[in-house]
Amino acid sequence: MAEDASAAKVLPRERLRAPARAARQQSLRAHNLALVLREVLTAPSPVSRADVAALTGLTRATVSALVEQLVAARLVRELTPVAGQRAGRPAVPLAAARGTVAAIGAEVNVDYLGVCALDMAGETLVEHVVRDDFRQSDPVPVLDRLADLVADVVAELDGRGVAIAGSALAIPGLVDSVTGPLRLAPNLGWRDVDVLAVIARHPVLAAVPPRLGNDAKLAAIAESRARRRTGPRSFVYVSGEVGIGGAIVLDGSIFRGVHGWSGEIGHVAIGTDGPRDMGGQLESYAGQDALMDAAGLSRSASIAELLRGGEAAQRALDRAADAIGIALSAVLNIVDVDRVVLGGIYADLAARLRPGVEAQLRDRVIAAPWTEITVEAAVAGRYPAMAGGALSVLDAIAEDPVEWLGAEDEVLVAQ
Amino acid sequence: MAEDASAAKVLPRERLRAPARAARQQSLRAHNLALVLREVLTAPSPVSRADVAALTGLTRATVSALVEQLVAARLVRELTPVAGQRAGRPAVPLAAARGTVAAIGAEVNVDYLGVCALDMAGETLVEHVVRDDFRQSDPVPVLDRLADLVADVVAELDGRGVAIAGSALAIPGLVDSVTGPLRLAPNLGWRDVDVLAVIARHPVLAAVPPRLGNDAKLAAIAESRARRRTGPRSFVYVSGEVGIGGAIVLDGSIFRGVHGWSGEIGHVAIGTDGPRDMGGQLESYAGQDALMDAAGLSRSASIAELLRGGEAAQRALDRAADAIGIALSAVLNIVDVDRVVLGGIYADLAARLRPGVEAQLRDRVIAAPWTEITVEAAVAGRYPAMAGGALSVLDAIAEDPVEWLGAEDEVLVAQ
DNA sequence: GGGATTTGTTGTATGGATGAACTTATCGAG
DNA sequence: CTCGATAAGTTCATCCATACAACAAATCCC
Repeated sequence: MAEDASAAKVLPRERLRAPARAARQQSLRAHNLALVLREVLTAPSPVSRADVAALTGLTRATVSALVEQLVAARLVRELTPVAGQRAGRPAVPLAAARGTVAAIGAEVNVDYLGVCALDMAGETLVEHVVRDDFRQSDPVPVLDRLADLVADVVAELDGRGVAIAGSALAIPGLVDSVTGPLRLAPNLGWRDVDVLAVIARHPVLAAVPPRLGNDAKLAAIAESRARRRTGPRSFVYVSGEVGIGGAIVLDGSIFRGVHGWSGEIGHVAIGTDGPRDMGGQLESYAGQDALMDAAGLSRSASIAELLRGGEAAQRALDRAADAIGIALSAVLNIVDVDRVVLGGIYADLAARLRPGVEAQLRDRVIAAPWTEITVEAAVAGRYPAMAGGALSVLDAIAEDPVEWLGAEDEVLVAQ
Repeated sequence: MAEDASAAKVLPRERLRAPARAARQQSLRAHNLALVLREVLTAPSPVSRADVAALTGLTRATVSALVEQLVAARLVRELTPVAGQRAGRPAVPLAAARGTVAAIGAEVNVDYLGVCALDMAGETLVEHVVRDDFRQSDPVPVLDRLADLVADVVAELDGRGVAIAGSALAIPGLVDSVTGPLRLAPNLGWRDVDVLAVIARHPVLAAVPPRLGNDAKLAAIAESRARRRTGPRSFVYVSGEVGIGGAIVLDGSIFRGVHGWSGEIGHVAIGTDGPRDMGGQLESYAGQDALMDAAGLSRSASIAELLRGGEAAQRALDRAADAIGIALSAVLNIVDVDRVVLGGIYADLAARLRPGVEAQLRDRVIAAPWTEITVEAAVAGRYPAMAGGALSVLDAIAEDPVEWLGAEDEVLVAQ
């Protein structure tokens, strides 16, 4: 057997769980292991075993035993104990491991293809982006190009001895989270594409089958992580691109809905006056192309050009702000959140759009008098969907580290 | 100490749980106890211990131990074993206990006050309803009348030896599930009323402090239970009354949102053309009063009169169906469910409204081509909000029977 | 240098689930 | 009517993960 300790390892596919699940003793362990791991990962600064014990209510003895497993699994690392300012034995700080286990996030967007890899600490290990125009494209060659990019990243991680926890692929459209295939990505011109089947033709990727995800939802995961320490963890994320996507984040996790098609805010009706087929929806007022058209600019014009545009541009921006506010008022009335995060091109337009959006929300949200509604620009990085995809894989490990431990053990036994 | 074994017993108020909770061995027990109880309660017909073991994956030994506790707590009862058609020792059928433990559901509505009591089996033990007009009423005397009704029900249950698990109060308005007070009930004319404080003045009720709830959400709980066996457990519930309420049910449980103000579908914007303050929202097209006004009928006219009304009535109904469909299309696009249940007056109008609603949904819901969207009339009883309130209390016991066991033990020890 | 203090570890005890053996109660064949 | 087969429910020894308590290690401060 080859001594290839750096071979890519993959989490077993989500096993379908029985309708009712008995809790056995090992469920306890799984729960507490996840608890300790989350505590270490989300702590604002390195924590000791004793800290974790105090935070969770577990005993130090138990925490020690659990931490040992997490360190062995290379999910957590021990830093060198630094003699503190207090009396007593100095604590051993624990933190997320770096460069040991990583997840791959990939993205097909209208303007670019991209792949990145993030480790447990959330650090970007690799990032490749290729710009091109994929409007009305043929899925197969596009996915082939993406697969090549992913293969490069896999090779690089393997070379560095990084275990691959899994991968995710963000697509700007409706992804069926139950049965798998991509249903509709209007701006790519894709419809009913079995993305996984196309990708599986590449041997390297068959070993790392990605979980598909909607780009806005994955971007919202990245945004949620970026805001992890700054206040409330529930918000609506609006992603302005050519299309308008959205996601609802509740207490840090994405609300998916029955099929995984929630948050389609771009298709919320704004006016009943306009033509119904394509007009009348938010996207026809505030989508990137619609906005440029209404401003009398080229569709390839920049946000900066739009902002300093003339009267038509300003009128288009005002109309867009109103439309976004009206659509968001429906969201806020229906799902009861009070924070809005503007992402995509809206992040750069946030200062310009905010007053109009807020006015509509104050006017139309029934709960407005009793809660402060905030509208902010996104703070996650440049490619939030890619990063969010990788983070979603890492989150899955944090949710159920036992599964990952099992997967690693299998590999170790086989060697 | 008095020998009053039938004294009303109340669950301790929801204790605020620590941000991170360690799982100890007794968490295992709590989980499995709840699991077994749910299995017994939701089974379509009585099940044996062996059945439960097979369904849950627990051993028969464990199930026996857990069932013993549930029987002792009077949550589950053993039926007489009936010699089956198979070989082997006949099974002891287990079912929800009847008439032993009950929850009280109360309701203040525009047209009536009501109180009911339901036992673990979901059977109605008592139901009192008083009809009156409470539009623009003074909260204190209304709540006093309600308190008297509740006191009657408590006395009756005590007399029958029924333990009271708790109570819920449904109100047609925004109830703050975090801090407590009623924020706004527009059609009652109530605003920022500390309902619990008013109720606590009545000694009998201070012992059974109700959990407040929005009427549509609680009605949706009753609807969800009524549909427990018929297919998918996720839907949007729309409650048409003078105001229009709504609730989102996901896999059998209510989606509450950040404050508990989700589902306010009545305030979703339909058209941007109309005046913005009160017009333009669903309620101004399809609320009961709006509907009667538009039909040229008296506001106290019946649904039957509306249905057989003339051209104006038919036009009003068509407009209402369109408006409901447009508002629901926003809900379906945002939260991704595919079933709509029409409750309140819409249940009686469902046959008339359905085509218009469905047409709008087919047109406006982006996911429509890939999932069948259904619109149905509600099937829960006449006072779903009251019943749903009681059910929500019973559900809480089913979620965490240990808490109820603890509460009962305290009473038993004290005696 | 010694006491105080805090961290992490090493036992032993405990609660809850498992699994196998056992008892109880029925059906069906001879 | 008796006996074997079959299934339900119970009893008991075992296992496992955590709690609890005692202990060792490493620092601060007087």
